[in-house]
Amino acid sequence: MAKTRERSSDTAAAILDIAERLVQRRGFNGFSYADIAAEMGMTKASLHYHFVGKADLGERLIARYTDRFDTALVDIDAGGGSAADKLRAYCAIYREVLVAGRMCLCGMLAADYDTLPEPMRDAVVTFFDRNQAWLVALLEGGQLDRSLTFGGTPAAAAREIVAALEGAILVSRPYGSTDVLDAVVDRLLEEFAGS
Amino acid sequence: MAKTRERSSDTAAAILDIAERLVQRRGFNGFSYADIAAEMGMTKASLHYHFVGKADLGERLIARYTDRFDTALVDIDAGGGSAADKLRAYCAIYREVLVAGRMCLCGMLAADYDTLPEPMRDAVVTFFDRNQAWLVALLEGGQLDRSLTFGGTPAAAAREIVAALEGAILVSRPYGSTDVLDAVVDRLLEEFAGS
DNA sequence: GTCTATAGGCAGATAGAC
DNA sequence: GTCTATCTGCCTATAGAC
Repeated sequence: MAKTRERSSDTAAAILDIAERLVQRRGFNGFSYADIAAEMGMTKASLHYHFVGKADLGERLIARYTDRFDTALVDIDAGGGSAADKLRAYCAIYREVLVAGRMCLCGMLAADYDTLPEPMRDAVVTFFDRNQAWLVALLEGGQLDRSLTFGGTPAAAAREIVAALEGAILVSRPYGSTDVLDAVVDRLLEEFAGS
Repeated sequence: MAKTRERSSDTAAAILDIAERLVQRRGFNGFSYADIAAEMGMTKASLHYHFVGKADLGERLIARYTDRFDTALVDIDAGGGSAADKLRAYCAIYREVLVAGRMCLCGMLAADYDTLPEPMRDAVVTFFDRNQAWLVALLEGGQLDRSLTFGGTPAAAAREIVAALEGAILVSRPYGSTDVLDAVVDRLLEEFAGS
């Protein structure tokens, strides 16, 4: 398909897809190279050709996830609509993650934080920083177009939104339903968008 | 000290204390019998005298944690004050957990949920059910004494509170500060208690 | 109750053939 | 790129002496 040499092979991408799902469902300490190898139909040894070690795999996992999330946020911005509409779209991303039976990758890694190698820890923090930065800009925009109202600083409100959504997914999964997340999203939208 | 035969030895309690801290910091798949044995100054084999296996240890861990939590909630009720005061006291419990550098035990186990043996899963759900039941009663009391106001059902509001607090702890830990939790608690109290 | 000794398995990782 | 073979270490768990 590509006539130039591939940058990061399809195989590596397929491995990341599997690892991503495993981490989001089982945590970073809840899966092994053997699990990935079995799903890929290759040996554990072959995985080391694509990723030096589990820590390396973890880093690249977070980097890709953060990039994709950033892209999704850019898409929301490009989609137009009010700041309130964009907040709704933001919440919908979390709902999709839950419906897929997963935690947010970095929400899960936040739980595993104490056991992660340093580079992965830094990457997790970067994810949340970017998330919050986007939300702060959104909230400031919402004050301008009068579609969002809230007390306190945009930064504090952004933290609240992330914490509420991450917590909603966390608590929802044992119940196997979206009830908790849906209730939390309704309340967030009511609080910020008045709807 | 006890003239009758002890029911669950001091040793077992000490093991549970260590295991509890390890699970709250590292997750159920992030520690081993070897970690506990090292801290206890005994061998791994000796641990099996007190707890048949790791799954058994996990069950009794959750059972004790749930009992203690229930006791704390009963103490809050016994302390008197308005429903708003009790909500403040409830939030303070989560803050203490975070200050200790820990996740809520069952919040952490909710992340590990997919990897847990069935009895542990059931116990985690029971914890959240009891938590929510207490909050529902609190919220209904708050409507009566007019110290708490909220839209929607008490059940939905209770879910929101638990999700917000669990998520706040989850997101706070990578930052090593209580800023996120404090912001979330302020907003919760503002929303429900109007202060 | 706690120990030593050990089983049996799985973890992440490496060397080197193809 | 993927394999076979292997390493070392850690995991949970058990048997049986003290």
